Amino acid sequence: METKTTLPKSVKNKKRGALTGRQLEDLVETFKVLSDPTRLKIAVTLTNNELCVHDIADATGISESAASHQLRVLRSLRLVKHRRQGKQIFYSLDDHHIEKLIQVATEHIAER
Amino acid sequence: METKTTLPKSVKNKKRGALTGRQLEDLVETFKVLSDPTRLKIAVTLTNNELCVHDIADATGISESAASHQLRVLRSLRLVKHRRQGKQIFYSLDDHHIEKLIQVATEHIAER
DNA sequence: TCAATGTATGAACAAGTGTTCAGATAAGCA
DNA sequence: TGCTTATCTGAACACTTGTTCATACATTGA
Repeated sequence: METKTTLPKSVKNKKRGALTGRQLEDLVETFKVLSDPTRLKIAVTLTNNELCVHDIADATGISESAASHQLRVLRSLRLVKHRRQGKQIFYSLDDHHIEKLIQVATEHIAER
Repeated sequence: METKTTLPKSVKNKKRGALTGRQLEDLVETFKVLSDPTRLKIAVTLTNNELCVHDIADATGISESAASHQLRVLRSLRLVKHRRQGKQIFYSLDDHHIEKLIQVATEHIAER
């Protein structure tokens, strides 16, 4: 991304769309977290389900290590929450917007 | 993404979530196209606007070449449509779901 | 047809990202 | 305390991706 003028970002971002740089970054991060097949599988799997890492790995067909890595990403962006019960940690969706995003995107691919 | 069993994908994907492999790929692609700052800027800029490449580049602060490259990506996924008028080509959003996705994601980042 | 403008394209590079593998914690139980 | 199970973590690797630069194509008007 290269600038063509000497305008500071704060000015240019207000030209259209009314999105601050911070908002744009956060939006990008939100879409990015769902743009990986492993993470999306996990998100879909956790819709209406509370599962431990082993079950998540089993249900999605990925290794437990890979699942753990991606769950940390999902956790850091507050897409999933976790609850420890003994040795196990149960994960579930932490935001109804996630299901909504998946739903709208599903409608999109169905209609195009 | 590695398998841990000998189950074919078609079986494993039906365990939970009821998403086919094709649907998952399309969903991933949809989120991925919005997970790049340049493309997201363009999408936001084109909300309620029909603009030519030069204006898109100007409004988003990216080079015309970069804009053109990304517009092709957006076009290939049917997120934008184009209309030629003389030497200029005007782009606009081709799917109301895109605005909806941006809206829901914006709500998400505002509440977390 | 030639020049000028608007847009598209290909190659190459830099940067980012997800997986695997090995090993490290953490909790429960004998 | 040890042992086992469940999960996490770091490093390394292969792979993907977006940008830039130079160039090509397309349309219009002289």
